[in-house]
Amino acid sequence: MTIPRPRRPLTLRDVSEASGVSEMTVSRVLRNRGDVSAATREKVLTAAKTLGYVPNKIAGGLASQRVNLVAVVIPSLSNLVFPDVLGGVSAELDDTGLQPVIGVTHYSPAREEMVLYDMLSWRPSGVILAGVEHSKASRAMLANAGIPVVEIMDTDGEGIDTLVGISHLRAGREMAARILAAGYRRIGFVGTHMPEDHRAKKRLVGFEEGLASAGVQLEAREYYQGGSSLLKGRELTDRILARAPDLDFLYYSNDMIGAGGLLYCIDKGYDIPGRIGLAGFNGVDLLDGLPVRLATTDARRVDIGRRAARLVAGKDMPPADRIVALTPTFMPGDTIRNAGA
Amino acid sequence: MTIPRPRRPLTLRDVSEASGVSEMTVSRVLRNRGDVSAATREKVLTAAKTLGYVPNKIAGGLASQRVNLVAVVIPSLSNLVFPDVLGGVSAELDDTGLQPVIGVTHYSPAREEMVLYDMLSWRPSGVILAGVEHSKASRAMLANAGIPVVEIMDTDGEGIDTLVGISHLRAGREMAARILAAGYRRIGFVGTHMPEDHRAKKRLVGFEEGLASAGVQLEAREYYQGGSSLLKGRELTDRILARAPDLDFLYYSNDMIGAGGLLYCIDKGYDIPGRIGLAGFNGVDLLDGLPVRLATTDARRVDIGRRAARLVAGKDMPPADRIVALTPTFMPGDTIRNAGA
DNA sequence: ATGAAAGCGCTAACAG
DNA sequence: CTGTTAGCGCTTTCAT
Repeated sequence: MTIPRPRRPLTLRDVSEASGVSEMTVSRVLRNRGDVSAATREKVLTAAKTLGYVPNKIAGGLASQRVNLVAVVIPSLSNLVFPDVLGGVSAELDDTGLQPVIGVTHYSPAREEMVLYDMLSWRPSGVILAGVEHSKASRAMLANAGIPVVEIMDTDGEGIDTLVGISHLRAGREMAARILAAGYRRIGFVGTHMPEDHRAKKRLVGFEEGLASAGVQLEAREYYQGGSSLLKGRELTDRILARAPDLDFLYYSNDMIGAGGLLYCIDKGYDIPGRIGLAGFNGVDLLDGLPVRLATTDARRVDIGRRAARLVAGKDMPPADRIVALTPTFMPGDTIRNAGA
Repeated sequence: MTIPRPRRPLTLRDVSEASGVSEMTVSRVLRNRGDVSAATREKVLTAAKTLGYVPNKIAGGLASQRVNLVAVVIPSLSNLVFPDVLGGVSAELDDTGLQPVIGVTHYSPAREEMVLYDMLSWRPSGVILAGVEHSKASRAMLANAGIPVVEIMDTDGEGIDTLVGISHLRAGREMAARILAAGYRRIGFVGTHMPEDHRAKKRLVGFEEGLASAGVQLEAREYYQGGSSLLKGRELTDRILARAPDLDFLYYSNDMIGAGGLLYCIDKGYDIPGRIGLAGFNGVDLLDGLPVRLATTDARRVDIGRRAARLVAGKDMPPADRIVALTPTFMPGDTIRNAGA
């Protein structure tokens, strides 16, 4: 015995007819809104399930002027960093009825603008997006959207609405201090070529400030383009050490290339952290399994995701200054001399 | 001179009034549909931009009964594997006007059901979802949705509509053949505890079949729960070798734990691939930077994403048998004896 | 506790 | 090339 099923998507009306209850009441049951007698509730639920009815949120959203979507706009998914942020976001959104929708910009402001336009056209309940640098058009769109906008990862800059993140200037500065305290003086930097990686740039600026305050200057830099990988970390390390063999420290703009550099130095038989010290940035899981623990800074990714989500969901109120500044945490590892001390 | 802006979201009507053009024509301009004179087009575009109008896709979708969304449902984002698949999907969707929307199930059928229900309620143009094992309710929803459904990653099983993937049975079988051909006989397996990781289970089944056909049996297995990491790879390797010290080969259910195992064996000073051989699965980038190249099988992740997207977008027609079976490709690496030969 | 009517903002379909 | 008229499938609001 099969239920005759039209090839047209089912509507509330179909459930209404199948159950002998008005569309309105069916709607109430399906949304758990208002009082409905147990009996009719039962009838409706059965009918809906038997038919295989799936509500139409397009129509619902239009009628109610509310959409349970949160736009989450990030530069990349292959970065290891952003899946962690998303984890924090989902975890915190899970019990709110809100659903994250992910957009990826590939670090391009033009793409960011397109992605935002597209997402805002779905009238989401809030926006979480990475970074504080956005095109004028993007800023205008967001400011006019009339919904909570949380910019994440970075607190160095002007926010549109609320900021949740860490100061990358500070992270760079503090790493410089640690390295200097450990006695390193001939220091190199390996990082992305930075037209659009603003946070990496800020770390470098902070890092150089930190060095400068002790009268130290970077001896060498090595930049790369495209995604990060262990292999690139190796190649870049090979290159920078070929150019400047007497470096005694390498600061990497992220853990992935840092790990590659670490493996390279181990292969070469360098004494770490004696002959050369190393540090990365982010605090990713990957570092746990390497032969030597790379020093790094925990960028508080999951917390950032959580706090941002809480703000968008209305679980937290934004602070008066509209900035939630988390503390980037130094993780000593074994690649900086007496860093534990 | 500022434009007075209402605190209410702008509508087509606002643009219509500002430009002195009918709503309908405004709509045409904004969607590049139908013929509109250059002059009016210009007027409309200017008005829309000045006001900062963002179309309402909720209303548009309801009116047109078409939504440019493709639901992409995957088990996890932190798996390294799925971002690659998504890359293939986006790349191929980019010029179609279709937009992927990502849902994550955490390997739970119940969550998958919820995610699907939620996504289908947005009436997407198509669905791409990982795996062929789904709850009865999920299958019913998908079958009734009246849209293309592409199940990806795996071709061993019954599809709802179209399948794009590789045979994990075959991947396991072929790896067994390679290992046996290289002369290994005392073989162990390290993998996820598999209530829901069906593909890993199929690889294991295929692997054991392959071994059995040469009269060889697995000597030891070591299972783990939760996400994969280098550290877990190390721990599991330590454990399995403690239990079965005379193993001469370890087959890992993925590259991440395989890489952890590899680093462990290097640390211990084992002769690889002489004393012990190793192999993983997936063919992730990460392997490129390790001290020794881990043998693995390329799971064709990006291709799978691309082909699935092409089907959903209507760029490709589904084959008569509704199965697009890609070839899992053995990548020799340096962790199997004379594997290159 | 349930129902009827109106309309959310847009686009299909048809005029002109 | 441009405008008019009806809805799309729900939920809001107001009755009962």
